Amino acid sequence: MARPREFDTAQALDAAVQVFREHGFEGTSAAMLTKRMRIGRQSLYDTFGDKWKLYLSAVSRYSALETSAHISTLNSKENAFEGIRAVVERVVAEARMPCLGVNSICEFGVRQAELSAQHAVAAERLRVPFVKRIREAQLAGDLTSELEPDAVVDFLVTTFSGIRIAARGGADDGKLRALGEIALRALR
Amino acid sequence: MARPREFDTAQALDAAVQVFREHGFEGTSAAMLTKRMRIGRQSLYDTFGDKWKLYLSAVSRYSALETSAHISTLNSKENAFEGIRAVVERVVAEARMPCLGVNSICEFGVRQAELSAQHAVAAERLRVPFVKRIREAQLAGDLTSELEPDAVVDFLVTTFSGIRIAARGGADDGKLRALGEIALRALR
DNA sequence: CGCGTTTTGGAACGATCATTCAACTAAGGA
DNA sequence: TCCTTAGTTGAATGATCGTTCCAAAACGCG
Repeated sequence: MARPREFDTAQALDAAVQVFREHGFEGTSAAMLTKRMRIGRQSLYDTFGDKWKLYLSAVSRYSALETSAHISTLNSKENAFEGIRAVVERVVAEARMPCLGVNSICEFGVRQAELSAQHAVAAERLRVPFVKRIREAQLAGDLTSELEPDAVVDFLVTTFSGIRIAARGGADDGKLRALGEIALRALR
Repeated sequence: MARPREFDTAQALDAAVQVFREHGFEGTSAAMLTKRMRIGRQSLYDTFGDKWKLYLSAVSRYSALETSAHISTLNSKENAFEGIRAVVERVVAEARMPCLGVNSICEFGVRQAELSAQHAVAAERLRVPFVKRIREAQLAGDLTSELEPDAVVDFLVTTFSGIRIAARGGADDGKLRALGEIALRALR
């Protein structure tokens, strides 16, 4: 064999995620990427193809990690409603950092099919366990049974986007927390 | 005197608003602007300064129009709660078109002071009449009195952002309408 | 008509962009 | 030591970017 990789691909990708989160696709240059990823220009192209492919990889990785984090938070509590509340609180706590999912939707809408497909995958992966816990909470009487679980998921996800936008716009933590509270209130 | 303006400044600015709504600041080129605004390259720079100044003007105009539309919809009904519902329905109906406010916050966060200042102005202008009608609806018993009117406004605005993101991500009208419904439900 | 002004568009500027080529260095295994 | 692969780096590509200069054309008014 020959010389081994000196950088960790996953680690470099994580760094790329950070840059794209903060500056979006158009607002990010190759120079910004190589600097933060701590790899050479050529290594970037060799390893990730081009800027767009790297962006797709970054969104994919971000979505996967974020979805996993949501799900494990959701299931971290015995009580279903408390699990749901924990997810809301997590979103509030992390809202200071821009969300790559929200950003990419804002930037490209549904113009890029590959991007939309990734969002759809992540949304679906999140929906299943969420619906399960919502049913659970409804049976326990902690959530109203007047609403379809699917509609509740949609509403929660929408609220998350809203909270993230509010945070990006400079809202303070108290306000974000209050927003989460009112959202939960809607589902009682 | 001499040769008069051949284009309407306000009209040209409206066209710029459309382009920026769809493609954001970074994603918009001067060529795209002059084409849609139907003015010469030089006229753009003579009239609006440069691309960034034009963007600020566009955001300003958009915010002013959007805020006015919100307020007049809010006051278009005798009943306060119906006025609030009308605003929600308006947001749902127009959500297919990207919101320049949401987009600019997504793209720049709070990095550009002039931009943040404009958002703050629009938010404040919207808040006053909203709080008034929320109080009204609370007194009429159509809205819960458990929540501070200010918190209710924040929640509604946040929901609007969320709905707009959902729409930009491809959600269908039925889903958007349902989101609005649940949001109103939270305030009862 | 011609003066003053506006609008337009071609040409060009320098900057930056993403991307590639090529030469060079570095490291492990044979 | 040599080969192979990985990595870095400088130079260069061609494109596009925002922006300015300039000259020609268009128009209203005296």
